[in-house]
Amino acid sequence: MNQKSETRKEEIITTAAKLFKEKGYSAVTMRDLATAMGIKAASLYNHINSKQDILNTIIISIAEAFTAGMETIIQSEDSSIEKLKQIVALHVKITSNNTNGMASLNNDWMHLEEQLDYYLQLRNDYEDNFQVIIQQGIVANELKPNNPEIIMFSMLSTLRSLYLWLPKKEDFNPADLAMNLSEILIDGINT
Amino acid sequence: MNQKSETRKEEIITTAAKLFKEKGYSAVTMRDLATAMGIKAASLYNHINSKQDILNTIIISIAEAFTAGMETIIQSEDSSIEKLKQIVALHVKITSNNTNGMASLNNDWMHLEEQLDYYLQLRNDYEDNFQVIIQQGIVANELKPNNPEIIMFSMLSTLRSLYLWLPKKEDFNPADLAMNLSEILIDGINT
DNA sequence: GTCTATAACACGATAGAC
DNA sequence: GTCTATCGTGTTATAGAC
Repeated sequence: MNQKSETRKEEIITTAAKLFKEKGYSAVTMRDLATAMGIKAASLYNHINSKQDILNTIIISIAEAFTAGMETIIQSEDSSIEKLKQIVALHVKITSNNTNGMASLNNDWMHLEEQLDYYLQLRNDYEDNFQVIIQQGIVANELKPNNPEIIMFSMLSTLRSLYLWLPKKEDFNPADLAMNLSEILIDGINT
Repeated sequence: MNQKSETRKEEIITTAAKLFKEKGYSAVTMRDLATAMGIKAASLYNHINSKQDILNTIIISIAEAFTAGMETIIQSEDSSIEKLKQIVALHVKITSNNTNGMASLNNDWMHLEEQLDYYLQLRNDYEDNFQVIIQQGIVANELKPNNPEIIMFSMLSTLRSLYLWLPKKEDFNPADLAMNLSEILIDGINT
């Protein structure tokens, strides 16, 4: 595959991610995607193998980026609170790099076929690592002895919803947002 | 329509909501729904008008419950923090009453047709009221002067994800969970 | 109230011309 | 690399028997 073909393939995947965000994987047809690309549906198949392959590419690449980021964080010697701040920054970074793809990761993962089990494994490992960090924070008396599951659920819900919210803030600074968000999630909102 | 027919209709809607949660509105076919009900697809149309009508019924009834709950909260004389706690309790209550329907409200609202504008109006009004409560809390010095939008985004993300999390906690007490969640969202998690 | 049969159309994907 | 034409199947929904 030459470079021009690779570029066209990436263009298709980017366009697909945008459409998947708007209507979801199942509601987007290959004809929709072709129209958005300015070509006919049959022409898409010169660049991609199937609709399912597009979804695979979008979701797995992001899931692996999260896995790699988490690996770095757990291997550091920082405090638990510092690690939680790094997780917040990781979500802000990955989401701002691929807002549309994050929508597929969050909402269309169940439509994966061959790669479904692999995705679920990555997600479970990620959540396990997240919870270990919280538990270590409680043991070290950095965090209140709240239910670790509820803490992770609350943080992860906010971080996973970033894809809905970032596009509305066109002129945001990732570092500032990550700091602001960490403050709210960790220190709370009351005076 | 007699009572038996009404009951059957409700049964179809309940079953549909469960399937919509698993695969999304677009990926669930009338044949899937019929199979889950133990009948043939054509028989569904003796009880409901269309697939779209099922989605309308699921989403709009929940959206109106949120609107009614918010009306009560904003009319009270309580402090802003007390109002925020009431919002948390409202989400826990509605979500625990209809976990599957909440999935459609969150993920399939864009597939509404005639009622899309009405839904968006209810959602915008809800978010406006939510933000006013936060702003009043900042003015009254009950809340830190953080960005009200980020505060609402963070709280609402967690509350809107409850439908994913509640079913895993089979033996939960709504009042306890609401209190626990309010604590984390309002007071933060650090010592 | 459920069935069989089917209308009318949309879907993902392929074949082969240019 | 894109096109036209088309295959085989799946889709929502209706008609009419029982």
